[in-house]
Amino acid sequence: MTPWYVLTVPMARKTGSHSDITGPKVREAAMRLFTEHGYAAVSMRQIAADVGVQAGALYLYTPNKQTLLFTLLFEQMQGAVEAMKAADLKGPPEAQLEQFVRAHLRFHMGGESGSFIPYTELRNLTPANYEKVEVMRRIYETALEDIVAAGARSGVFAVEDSKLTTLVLISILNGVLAWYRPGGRVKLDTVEAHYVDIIGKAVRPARVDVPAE
Amino acid sequence: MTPWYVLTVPMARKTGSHSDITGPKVREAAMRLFTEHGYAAVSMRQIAADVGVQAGALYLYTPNKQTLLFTLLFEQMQGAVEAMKAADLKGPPEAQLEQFVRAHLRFHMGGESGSFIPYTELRNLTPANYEKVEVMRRIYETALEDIVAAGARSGVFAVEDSKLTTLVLISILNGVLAWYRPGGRVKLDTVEAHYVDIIGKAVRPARVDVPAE
DNA sequence: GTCTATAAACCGATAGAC
DNA sequence: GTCTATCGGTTTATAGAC
Repeated sequence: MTPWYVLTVPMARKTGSHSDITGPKVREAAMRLFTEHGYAAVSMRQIAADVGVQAGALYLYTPNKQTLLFTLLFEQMQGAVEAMKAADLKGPPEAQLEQFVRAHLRFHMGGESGSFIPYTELRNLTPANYEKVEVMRRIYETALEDIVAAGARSGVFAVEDSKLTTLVLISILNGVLAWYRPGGRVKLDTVEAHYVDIIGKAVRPARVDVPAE
Repeated sequence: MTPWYVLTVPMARKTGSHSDITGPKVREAAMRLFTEHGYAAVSMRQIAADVGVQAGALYLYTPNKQTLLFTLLFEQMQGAVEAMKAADLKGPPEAQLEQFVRAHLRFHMGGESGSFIPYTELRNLTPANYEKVEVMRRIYETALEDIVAAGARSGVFAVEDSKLTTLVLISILNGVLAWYRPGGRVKLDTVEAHYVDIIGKAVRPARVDVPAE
């Protein structure tokens, strides 16, 4: 402890003091690196190097690596739910489905950099953290399932098992990650149109060669 | 070197000597663990524990961890190409596409345990190994692209960009991994029928309300 | 707020006994 | 063919200087 008679004056900070800017940078770097290489393959040192600080400094912004992943995944899922609610789906099931597809793709692929951690990273969460994210995921997918079920009831969709179809549709939508890269040769609008078309046709009844009635 | 006068007799092997059985077990364990947790998250010690040997013993069956992943991915891709060729696709594009979908799903999901390492693990290969697997992948996907292109030419498929559509179809097919578990409540036959239906409708022209001609 | 240094655990891979 | 023991390197996370 410094004795009272030793005058202490505010020192010029030797190294940068950038709490407000470093925090977001840590999250952006982690999101990008986790997405690209996977949680297990990325070290805290790599994240730190990407941000431009030493590894120890990261622990001012997250208590540990696991919490960093959890926070990113939870807020991503939360954001998807909010985007879906903000889309304010209305109209017949066919229209609602199209709005859902567009909202999903725009939220998940809209960022300029890889701004979407794939669902497969959920396996790296502790059981307790997984459960919390799962709650949000259930809310999100139930919204889609409701649309599918409504369309199945009214007959505009040819769907036997709404739950199964919903899982398939989600997997199709997330499959975009396997080939689409923001800023690549294919524009987001094209992707959107493509998936609205494909998913629309997938749930609607097959073309009938002999017109009924 | 042992001198000629020292008699050597075949010794009773103290510990198990199971080269013929341990080899496959190592590959099965690695395949299952890589699929479930991802390459980077699985240690050689975990694989060894799953097989029932000590970590050092694994190196009798693979020179290193990277080669283990490479071998599994390369042979998987090779198997897919062979299964596709064995399917002997024939008939009009619509029929060929259905055969391709069925062959793909049966090959990749047919095993009783998780017998399909997802394509995302390709990112864990060294560049040299990646290139070798990529050669096989290109052969496989080109076969699908040929079918799509033929259907587009003849007009039975409503496809603008055959290359793009092929990527989307592959991602849809591989998306099965995201929700389907062999031995679960959904039977493989159901999955097959579902995807034949969805993919067929996705590439065919949309339903026309006013019959042409 | 960031750095350096370090603790404790774990990693891939090898050597040598049996 | 397998085990035990171990090397050298890396990991997450913390302590303390500045």
